[in-house]
Amino acid sequence: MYRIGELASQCDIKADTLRFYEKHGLLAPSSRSGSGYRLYTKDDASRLRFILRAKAVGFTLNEISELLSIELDKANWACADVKGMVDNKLEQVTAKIAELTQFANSLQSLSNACCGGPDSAEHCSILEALESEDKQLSAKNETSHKGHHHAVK
Amino acid sequence: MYRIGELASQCDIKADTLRFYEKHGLLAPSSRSGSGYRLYTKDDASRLRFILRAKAVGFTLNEISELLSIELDKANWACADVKGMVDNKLEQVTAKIAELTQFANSLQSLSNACCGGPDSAEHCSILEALESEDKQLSAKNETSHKGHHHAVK
DNA sequence: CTTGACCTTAGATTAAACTCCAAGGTTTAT
DNA sequence: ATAAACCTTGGAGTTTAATCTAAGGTCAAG
Repeated sequence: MYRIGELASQCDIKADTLRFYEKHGLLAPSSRSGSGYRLYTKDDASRLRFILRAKAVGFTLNEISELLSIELDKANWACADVKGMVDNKLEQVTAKIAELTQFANSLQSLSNACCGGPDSAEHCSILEALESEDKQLSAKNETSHKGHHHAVK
Repeated sequence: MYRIGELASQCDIKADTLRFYEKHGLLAPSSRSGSGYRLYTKDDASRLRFILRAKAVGFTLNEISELLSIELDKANWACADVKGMVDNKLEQVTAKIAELTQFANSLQSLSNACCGGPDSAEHCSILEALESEDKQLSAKNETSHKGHHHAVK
């Protein structure tokens, strides 16, 4: 059993943040001490680490509680529903990985374009590296237009 | 040359957002029309797409302008500095990809743990899937503790 | 038996990133 | 030449995710 401050410092967040997460239904301590102190179990800590990982990776707290509600509520869901929601999130994550990889490529060509020596960077064609990377992308996107299409009036 | 609304709808954002980015030094139009309308070039659009990709991937606008300032200012930097900053960002991106991959693994084991049938999800051991994934992680983190260590007083 | 580090609550404040509004100027199409 | 659909500015309002404040209760050590 951890008290709020212990769990917080363990996970490098503030106690306030844990109270905030509790208020917003993301993580409640499994129990309270006689005097009302929050007591968190190892499972609670586990759940918190899941939340923090999800957050680090760009999910909003709302998206995270959606994900977690699946688990809280699982008796009231059909297996197929649960699998559907999870697979849906998984798709988002996969898309995010693809975007990140693309981004890493941009940065890599930026780095490669730069000699790394002591001279002025004026002649490092960084912008060109970015642009060429971007051109590859838009060329790809012209043929297969992903995402929700918006009206162009 | 695009006007603000054109560029905005092209990139699925609001004109307001472009004005906001301009105010915060991320992207200014290359020119203005006689009557003061913002006029964006293809390079501006390129830069915008870079910003949006960076944002999608979890960088803050501050981090993004740091990255972009490298390019704006390149005559005043040594090649080595530029390469250093870019490689630093590249490390962050790589770390983010690792986290995302871990997260995708969590979700995948969640999905695998679920039969996907029409019955109640009560017996899908989703929490257990998350926990076991998390235990693997914390086991790994105990030996090699990455990140800034905080005082535990 | 008090000091200091913890904890409780409710509510105010902050920061980032938009998002909207009002009042007016510009373009284009009919 | 006038309506619709753009654009301009400055400034106010919103949302998300904390973070801080005030006023007080708890607990282990000396």
